[in-house]
Amino acid sequence: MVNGSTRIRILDTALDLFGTRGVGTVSLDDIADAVGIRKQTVLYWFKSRSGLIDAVLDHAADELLVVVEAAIRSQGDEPLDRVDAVVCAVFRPVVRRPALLGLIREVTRLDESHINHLRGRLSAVVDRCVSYLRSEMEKGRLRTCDPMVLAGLLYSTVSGTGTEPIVLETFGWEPNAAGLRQVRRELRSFVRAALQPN
Amino acid sequence: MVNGSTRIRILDTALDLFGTRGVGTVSLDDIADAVGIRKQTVLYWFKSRSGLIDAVLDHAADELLVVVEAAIRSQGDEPLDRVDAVVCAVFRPVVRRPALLGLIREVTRLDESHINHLRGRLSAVVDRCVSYLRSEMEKGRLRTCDPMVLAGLLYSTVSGTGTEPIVLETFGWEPNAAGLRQVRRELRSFVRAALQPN
DNA sequence: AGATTTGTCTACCAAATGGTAGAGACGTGA
DNA sequence: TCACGTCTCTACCATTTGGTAGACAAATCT
Repeated sequence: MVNGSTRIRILDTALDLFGTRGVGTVSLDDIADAVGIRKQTVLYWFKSRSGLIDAVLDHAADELLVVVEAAIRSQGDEPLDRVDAVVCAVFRPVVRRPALLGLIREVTRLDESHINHLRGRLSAVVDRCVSYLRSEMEKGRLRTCDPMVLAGLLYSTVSGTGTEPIVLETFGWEPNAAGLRQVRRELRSFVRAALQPN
Repeated sequence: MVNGSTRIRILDTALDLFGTRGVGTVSLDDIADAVGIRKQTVLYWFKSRSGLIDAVLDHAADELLVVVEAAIRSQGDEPLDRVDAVVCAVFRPVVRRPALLGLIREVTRLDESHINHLRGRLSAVVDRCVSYLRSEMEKGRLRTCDPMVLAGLLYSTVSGTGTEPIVLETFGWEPNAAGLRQVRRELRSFVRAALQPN
């Protein structure tokens, strides 16, 4: 592969389309049109639609992992601050690249093979998060509960908030920069309150 | 409409398929096959795919509204208990009819016309929830924050938890009856902690 | 009984889908 | 110069899609 730029443009475009419109409703033609090439060029770089999906999931996982890893390693001993940093980190793509979390959330709609593919890429961070939560609970610095389920709840809250602006609009919210900042602020104090040791 | 049973069987089946696999990836043939009829019979009862989608959204909204309205009217003056009742109510379909919340969540993937259709059906309850949260905050019986965004956060947490068992599995959770009870328990105390007045 | 309405079907159709085969343009190394 | 690998394209193809037209049977009405 000498010229990788086409490949990457396809990945980026597919990520955006898959993430915003749903994997199942985006055709190879849609992607090719958006990139400005023919469908056959897409099939040259990725041997099938299914292969493209896996590649896009990898692409998304890469992008997400970088952000999260950095936040996990952020300084500060207090667990509430640390969780806060991760929440902010995961929330950032909501503004900069809304499709990213949207794609991760698509996982429920994919078939087993793609699910496992993505799981393999994310399981390490996930395990790390869960055991971190557990250890802080044991030290009494977080509200005690099941750390596994808590991690899931946190994920649902953050990703749901980020991927469903349309729902927020139904609640009367205004979709602009100020609105997003407000949501992030509320999200952070919501999570903080939910984690406060009792 | 003399014979309504076919119509209703189509609606029920379509709700399940749309909710679990995503609206965009389910064809009229899929639905017809699942019901045990031909696609043309589906098109006899619903004049187009788009019409069927709206009807299914109505069907889902009906089912959800009944549950939520009942919970809202539940006795008990303490707002934390009241919110708790609604959370439980919304969580019930997660067990009994997983597709229901899955379909509501699909709203982000639909086009404007269907979104507005569903919004029209749900806006009344939504408004009621928001103003209830606001009034209880003013009385100092809930943590003070933006009630609109809070309602959105609660929705995201509950619906995300309910619709993404696959994600929970990634976190190490076991998908069985005991697991679901545990998730509900954690979800309730999570929400309770997040709402506690400070 | 005869006419009409109701409900499901078979037979199509045009468009879109994922995918194959292979032509041709382009640069690179021998 | 010539062979070769790289990259994008045109030309197809079989299947599936949402949708139309109308046949046919059963129930209902007059």
